[in-house]
Amino acid sequence: MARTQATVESRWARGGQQPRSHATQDAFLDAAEALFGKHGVEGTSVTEVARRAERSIGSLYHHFQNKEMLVMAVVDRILGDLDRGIANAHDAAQWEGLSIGGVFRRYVDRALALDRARPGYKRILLEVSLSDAETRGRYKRLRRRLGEGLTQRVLDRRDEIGHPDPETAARFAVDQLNATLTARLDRAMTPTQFETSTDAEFTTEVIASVGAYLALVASG
Amino acid sequence: MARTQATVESRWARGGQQPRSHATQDAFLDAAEALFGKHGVEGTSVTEVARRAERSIGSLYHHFQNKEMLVMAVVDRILGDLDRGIANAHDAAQWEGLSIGGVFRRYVDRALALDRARPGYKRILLEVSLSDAETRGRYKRLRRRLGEGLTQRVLDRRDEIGHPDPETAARFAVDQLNATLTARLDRAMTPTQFETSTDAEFTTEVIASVGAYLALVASG
DNA sequence: ATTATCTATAGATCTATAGATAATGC
DNA sequence: ATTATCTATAGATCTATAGATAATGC
Repeated sequence: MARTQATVESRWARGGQQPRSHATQDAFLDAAEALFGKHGVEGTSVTEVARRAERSIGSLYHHFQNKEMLVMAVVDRILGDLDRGIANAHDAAQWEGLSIGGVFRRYVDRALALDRARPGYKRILLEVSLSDAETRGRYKRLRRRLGEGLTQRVLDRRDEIGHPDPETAARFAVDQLNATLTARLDRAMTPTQFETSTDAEFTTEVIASVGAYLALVASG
Repeated sequence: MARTQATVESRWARGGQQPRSHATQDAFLDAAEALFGKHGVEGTSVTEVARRAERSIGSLYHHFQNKEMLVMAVVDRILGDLDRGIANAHDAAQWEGLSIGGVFRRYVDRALALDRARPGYKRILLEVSLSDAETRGRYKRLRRRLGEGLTQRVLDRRDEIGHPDPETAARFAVDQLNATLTARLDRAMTPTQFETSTDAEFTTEVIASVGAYLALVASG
């Protein structure tokens, strides 16, 4: 998922007439996203954002009415990109030929890759969600869609599931997988049984674990 | 779990000679905890803390060297209380006569009650954990001990589990329960299948759900 | 005499703006 | 002529301290 070009004339950013506006707004958004992700939104001053973007503070305020608009523009770009990523993943063709294990593996790989490519995006969304109901709602719907999509792809392969109620088993497996991923990505916090060092090890373990749960159901 | 009296002469707070120091330090800690939990640590000024504590800013700085010491004193009090709560829960006698379902119910009830009694404590621990490794470590160990304790109590009743590998089943059930609880308590965020309104409804549903998973294993 | 509290404020940010200067496009 | 950028700074915080005043305990 690549960062999008700033939508000039958006709800948050001033509409720019000259092409260099694009570059400048992107520079501000990139700088802001990096700093917000590392030190939090409240922990980052607009002066620091301008310095990192190698632009002046005056220029920042030319493009964004105030700090809040800058924050919302950053959030909007992240959510938009996630949105497109999920819509893209919904295309069933992408998952063809994969077993349930393969589906999980690709899902986990992508989640980890996203986290590496965009460090701190979760922190930003969580912090802003605390005070902004709209962001909270959008982020929530997005996560729900993600979970439902994965469940659907598992159920597309329900013959691999031995359980009398494959719907329930699939939902549990997906919930469990997401919870474990969240725990891993929330880094700092939740202690789980999956605190191994490398991503590769983690992926192997979590797939094996969820796989065992499903196999366990299949052979139960 | 009641709030502890401030440990006068602690690592964070100045040692008080007069009894009124106790009351004042507690007033500051109570005010700080309430405000930090509601608006975040960075989102709360020491002036606001003093105002809420109905004390002067000068008095605050008489007791705490700087804002960071106040923050750490708040964190320390929360972690200490949680620590005692968990140590207390480890006493097996408290859980005697309960089935696995009963154990889960009491566990969930307590977790929900704690969250109501001390709103915002998680937010404080999470925010401070982001920048302070010691807090992060202490909070993590605490959560691990909590999970292991619950797993142990489930395994004390392993004859209720039909699964060939009760250890695995118990760990999965506990992880699942904790993940669901976290989702519920993190409020804002994670969408799950358990987004019902009242605590009573939630408790019933989550117990039924984990119960079904275990029964499912037992009857599988 | 010592400890605790208060008022007032210094000094360091941080957000936001004013106004001058530079670049762009008709 | 319009748009974008920069420098400089006003004005609003916010943390922390100085120094005066009040309460406490030997």
